[in-house]
Amino acid sequence: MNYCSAPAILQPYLTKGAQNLPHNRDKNLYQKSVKIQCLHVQVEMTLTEEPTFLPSIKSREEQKHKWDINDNALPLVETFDMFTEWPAENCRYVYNVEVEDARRHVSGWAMRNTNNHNAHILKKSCLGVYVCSHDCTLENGAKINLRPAICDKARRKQIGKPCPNVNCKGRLELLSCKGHCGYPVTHFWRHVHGAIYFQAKGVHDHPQPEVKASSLSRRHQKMTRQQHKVMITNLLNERRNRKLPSERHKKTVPYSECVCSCPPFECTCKSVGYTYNPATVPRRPNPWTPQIYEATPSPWQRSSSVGSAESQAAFFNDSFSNVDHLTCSDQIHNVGIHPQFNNQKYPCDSVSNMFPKMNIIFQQNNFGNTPSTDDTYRNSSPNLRVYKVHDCAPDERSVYPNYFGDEQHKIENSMKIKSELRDSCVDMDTKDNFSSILSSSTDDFCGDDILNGLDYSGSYGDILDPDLFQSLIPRCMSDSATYPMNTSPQTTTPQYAELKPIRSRQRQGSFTNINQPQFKSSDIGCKRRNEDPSPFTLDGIQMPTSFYRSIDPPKQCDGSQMRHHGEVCSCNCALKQYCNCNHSINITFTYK
DNA sequence: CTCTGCGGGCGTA
DNA sequence: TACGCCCGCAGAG
Ligand SMILES: [Zn+2]
Ligand SMILES: [Zn+2]
Repeated sequence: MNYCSAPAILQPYLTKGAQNLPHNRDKNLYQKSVKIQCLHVQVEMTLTEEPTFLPSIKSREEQKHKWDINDNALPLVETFDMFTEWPAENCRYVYNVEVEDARRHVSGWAMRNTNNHNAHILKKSCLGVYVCSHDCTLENGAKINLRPAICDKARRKQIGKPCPNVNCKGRLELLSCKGHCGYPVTHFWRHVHGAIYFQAKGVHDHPQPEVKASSLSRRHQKMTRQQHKVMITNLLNERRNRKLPSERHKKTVPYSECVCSCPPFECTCKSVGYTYNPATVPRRPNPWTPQIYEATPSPWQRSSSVGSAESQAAFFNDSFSNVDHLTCSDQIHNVGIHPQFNNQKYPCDSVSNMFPKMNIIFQQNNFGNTPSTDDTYRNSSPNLRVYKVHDCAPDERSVYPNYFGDEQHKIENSMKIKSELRDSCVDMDTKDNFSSILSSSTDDFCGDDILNGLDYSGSYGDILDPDLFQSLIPRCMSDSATYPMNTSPQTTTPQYAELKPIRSRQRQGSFTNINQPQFKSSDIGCKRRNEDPSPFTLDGIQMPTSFYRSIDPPKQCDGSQMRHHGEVCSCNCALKQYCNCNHSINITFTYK
């Protein structure tokens, strides 16, 4: 292998040599070698069934979020995650309580409250999206993807209303979410020891609904002000911990210590898992603590539920440290990799525009990222397709067999293929990995002209370039106008003249049985919704509505290997794609 | 009127 | 027992 031909970003790893890999045992695990053409670099990769590591890449990712939302004790995190408005995969995040969107349990997806009989864990399930029964296309090429009202009564009013496209005589149909083993994707929020733990289960199998108007208005006002605080705090911790590396260690707070007597999600005390003690917390002046709240309260703003900004800053400084560059990759992951719908502008484009070199890497490598066409899949080596990886928050407690070894999932059904490929996350993991590399050598692609444009770049002279890069991501997100183009951002709830009568109560989704084939649960053998699970779009842009309803459900899985409902099905079945099972293929570099 | 969260209750596996 | 989901209620905006 010609190291010299590798991009600069890979040089630190390629020239490092296999002998210097942190995990020597991986070097002996040669089962299958696959050549992957990445730019002009051929990287020998080894696929194994055993846990392996990418040097300094995967290990860092795996250190994040091994918890489950139901765990009795949730670990303290070193750094908070940037708020993710569109959590698309099974994922876990830990947000700062001062991130308003996190406090409000905001999601781009239309999530409604669901009673899980656990007052300490807020559970929400996805309502799907309203689409046109005629699958019409607006003049601008966009599809109808209206946001379901959260209120049941309001949502009922939406059903059957005429398509908002004046040229269409279709009606609105609720495309229900079945991305979690046939059930709606669920989000869990838990406020524990001064942080907000978020976990998503399932993968949405429908287009993104249009964003709430309130979100739009707030977004431009806020410009991720609060996330900047998280970032800055992390940067400060990074700076501090270069001087005090010995202070860092992870803590675990027992669940019993995390629960206060305050109402769930309305905590007004400061004793939730962490009590600010000025005697033990070295406080330093923090000139960069930004103003958290807007001068003019927006209708969405509520009083801060946990502590003051001051105590939070102290909490950060004491408990969190060491900027995790993976946060950067996470953002890339969230911004530009997940298939988008609705002809939405790819946030990735913004990132690419700002970082052309990164764009090249993302779009020209053959790792399958940003899957675009069926041909991409068909023409790729089968081995390439084996790169099934875990979701963005790997659960190490699960077993991940080789899903794509199943002959039944080959090309006969293009939509299945799409789903497989999309689910395979080949691109995501690989891109994450490369993102990590990128974030470690941002100077290779982040030119001075960009950095100089940052108004605070001069204020953080000792901040690493990756940090600066990370700081750009929220801007990309904010500037990229990810809103759907199909409807006006000023209105979200469609206004219609006539209402459809409220249907009688139905089991398992009152509004989801429109012309959909029914399957007995026993046919599938897994505890899943007896409706047609919809596959994912591959290119993530224009997926006709009918596609979401045309695929037979998997019938190989008995679901017996799923620990929890729809969580991880470890058998070798087609149900994985609906359970979003974690299929881990270990990838190690081979040096020749 | 809608959003949001809470919680009782029921059915299913 | 866990889960999904319906429903009504209440507070807030
Ligand atoms: Zn229409
Ligand atoms: Zn969904």
